Amino acid sequence: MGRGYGRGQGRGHGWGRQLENSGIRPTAARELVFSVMESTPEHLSAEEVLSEVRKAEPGIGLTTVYRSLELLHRNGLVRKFDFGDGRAVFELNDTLSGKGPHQHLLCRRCGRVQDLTGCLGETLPGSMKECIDREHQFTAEEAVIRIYGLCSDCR
Amino acid sequence: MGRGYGRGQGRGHGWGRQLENSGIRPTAARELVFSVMESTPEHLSAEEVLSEVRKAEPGIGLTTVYRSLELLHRNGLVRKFDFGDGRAVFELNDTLSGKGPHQHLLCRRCGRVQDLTGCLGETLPGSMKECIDREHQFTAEEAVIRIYGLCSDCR
DNA sequence: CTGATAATGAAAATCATTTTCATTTTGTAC
DNA sequence: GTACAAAATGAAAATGATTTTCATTATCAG
Repeated sequence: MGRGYGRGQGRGHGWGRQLENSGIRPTAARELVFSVMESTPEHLSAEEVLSEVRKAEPGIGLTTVYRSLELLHRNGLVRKFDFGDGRAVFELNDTLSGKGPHQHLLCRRCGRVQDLTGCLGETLPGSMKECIDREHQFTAEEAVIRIYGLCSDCR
Repeated sequence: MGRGYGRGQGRGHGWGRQLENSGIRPTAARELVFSVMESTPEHLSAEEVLSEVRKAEPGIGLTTVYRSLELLHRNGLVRKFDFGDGRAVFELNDTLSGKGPHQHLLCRRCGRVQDLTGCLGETLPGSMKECIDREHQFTAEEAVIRIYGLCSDCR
């Protein structure tokens, strides 16, 4: 590995447990990345995660951040989005964050991204799954929705 | 410009008109790109558009295809998507294609992309716009929806 | 037809993400 | 603990889609 950095920020946060339960080998770097995701309410790009992570441990490399985020994503701990600016952003999954299912509202004028809860926020109501199944013989599992328009400041 | 290629494929298709009406200066290259989009039922990547366009006019460059697609997109003639494989794909807008509003179903196993009409296919019903406005003070204009799951062949 | 302006193509530049590979950790067996 | 095989890490190089640069060519008004 890199240089070796201590575990768990002092208090025994139990991140290792969280990762282990997801079938991820809990290394120091992964725990750091996960703890950053856990303590960030919004979405972050890989570069942003890197700079957060480096506040605790300067030795970490961008490659490892990418690999950790990808791993967390594949195991369902973080969501991964593309808001159209050519880079991926990540955020803690809705269950872990306690925010509940949500989608995103993107302002076409100022670029602000806000969470959409309620309305279309619920991911794919059962009635819709049935409709999609009936009309297209497709088993719908997850919906990713982006709604473009004007935010309260820009309209 | 490039080398100069004849107009309109023989019959006077009226592409120039279509582009002009959209405020786009109708050049030969743009008409070719637009005609390819018009005659393609599915979505195409820039490279795919290029190779289609080059069947009629080998001299066209990739840069011009990118610029034309971007222009058509900014003027609402084509939609632009990212299906998560790191490249953009384009398709004629729903009004011009006559397909009516639609979204996409993506199979997580084989990668197939199919159109979703009906159900969530309608882009943002009025009731939803109102809800989003009421709860978030956001003027919703367009929804982009991708639904992941298993297609009929893969489940 | 002529000139001013916009469009084009080729090549170089960007930029986010991935791959390669030598080195360091991890978890486990002793 | 100590030693080891397997997995993880970091730096640097590679990739690949998209953009930019710039000299050349087409377009359109007059």
